[in-house]
Amino acid sequence: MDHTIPEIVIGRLPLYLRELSRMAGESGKIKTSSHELAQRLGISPAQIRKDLSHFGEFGKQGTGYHISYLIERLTDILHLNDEWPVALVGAGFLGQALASYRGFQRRGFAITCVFDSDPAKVGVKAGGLVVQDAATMATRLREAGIRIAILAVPADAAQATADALVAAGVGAILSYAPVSLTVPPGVSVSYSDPVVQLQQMTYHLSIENE
Amino acid sequence: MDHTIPEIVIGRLPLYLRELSRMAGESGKIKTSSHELAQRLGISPAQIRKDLSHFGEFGKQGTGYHISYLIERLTDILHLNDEWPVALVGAGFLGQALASYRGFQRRGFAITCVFDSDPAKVGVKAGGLVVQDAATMATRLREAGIRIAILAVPADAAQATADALVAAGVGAILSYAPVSLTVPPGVSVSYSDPVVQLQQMTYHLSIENE
DNA sequence: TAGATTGTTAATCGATTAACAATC
DNA sequence: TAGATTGTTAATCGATTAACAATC
Repeated sequence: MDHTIPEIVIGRLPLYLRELSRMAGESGKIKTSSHELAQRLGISPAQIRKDLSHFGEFGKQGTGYHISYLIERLTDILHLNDEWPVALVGAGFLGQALASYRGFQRRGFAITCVFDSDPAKVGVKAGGLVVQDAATMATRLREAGIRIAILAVPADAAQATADALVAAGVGAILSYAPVSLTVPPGVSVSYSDPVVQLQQMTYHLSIENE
Repeated sequence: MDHTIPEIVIGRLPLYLRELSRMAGESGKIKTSSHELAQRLGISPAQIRKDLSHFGEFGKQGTGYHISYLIERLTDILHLNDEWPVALVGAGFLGQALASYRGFQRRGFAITCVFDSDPAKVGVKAGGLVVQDAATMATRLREAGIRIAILAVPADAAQATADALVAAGVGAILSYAPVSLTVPPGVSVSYSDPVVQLQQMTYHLSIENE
């Protein structure tokens, strides 16, 4: 029921949760099936059942899954019962956009502090928070017990910032910097680089079709 | 030398390209090896050699790879020789940040038009461009021959916008909307949802350790 | 030459899918 | 009951890695 679940399976659970939450918002919708969920996500029903089977039995033969119950279980599995405080490092255009994003709260996260090393940015507002000096970061993170950080700093500053975050007790980093980071075992890193994603898609765009 | 390369391989090529470009910027650095590149990316050397072998032979036994030559070849393979014009749909906080991002140009892309359906946003500036009415989108995209779009609209508008983009000839969509999109075969979609990434990482954050 | 590193093959490892008994 | 759908097993499929001959 646990024994090192494949990471690729863990990666799909948030997608299941997201789609189930969407279903829960559709009036009169109480139950679903692996088939329906799979169809909406563009994957196979067998994969959904297999993925869930790593964690227990959440459905009923003949009737499928109770949406709100499955949401509860996924929320448990992913440790989303309480809101996670998140530190945002970097208050440039992207940092500002992330600080202003209304979508975190509803899904288990809240940016509670923003840092930048640029004196021109320290003291300005970002999504209702005052940008703090990155030099005070370690202290603040320790005080607040923050375990998750979003990295929105320039590529050249990313590794040093990641090192500082890890040293301050952060165990999960979502990085928007276009560089590969090195972190100690036990620390999770997830990347978002729009150009990498676009470049993968251009492979499929022949120069002259359409 | 071609025969449907696995998508997971295609997805790593932009990472190789990114790291190689980084190496190229390090003074005196001319050559590299699968071992060095792998180390910097945190993957195995064998995987890099295997991935590249799908496309040809780009290295030399005993000496490795010439960095600038490998960059050229990857640039060819990914169709990044010419700059791709990109449409951005949605001029909210995130859209503004993307429109202002300086990192596209250098890596093969340029946002050349921005659309929004909100009359309050039409006419304002986004990264040096004037936001245009989304109602005119299809015409503009056809005129400009745009094949790539970035979706930064609310979840509820995402599918309809994607449909409109595809109808206008777009073949690659990078979506920041937190929903799964349905597109016809031959159209590529790539997703970016920070919450999904954070939720995957919280699985590994036990509630009470550290 | 000796050392290094490629490209490739075969072996291993892991993930997905098909199928079906169980059962609601 | 008949129909539907689960959870699970076994089979298939695909990706990664180890190993090494070739060769710079």
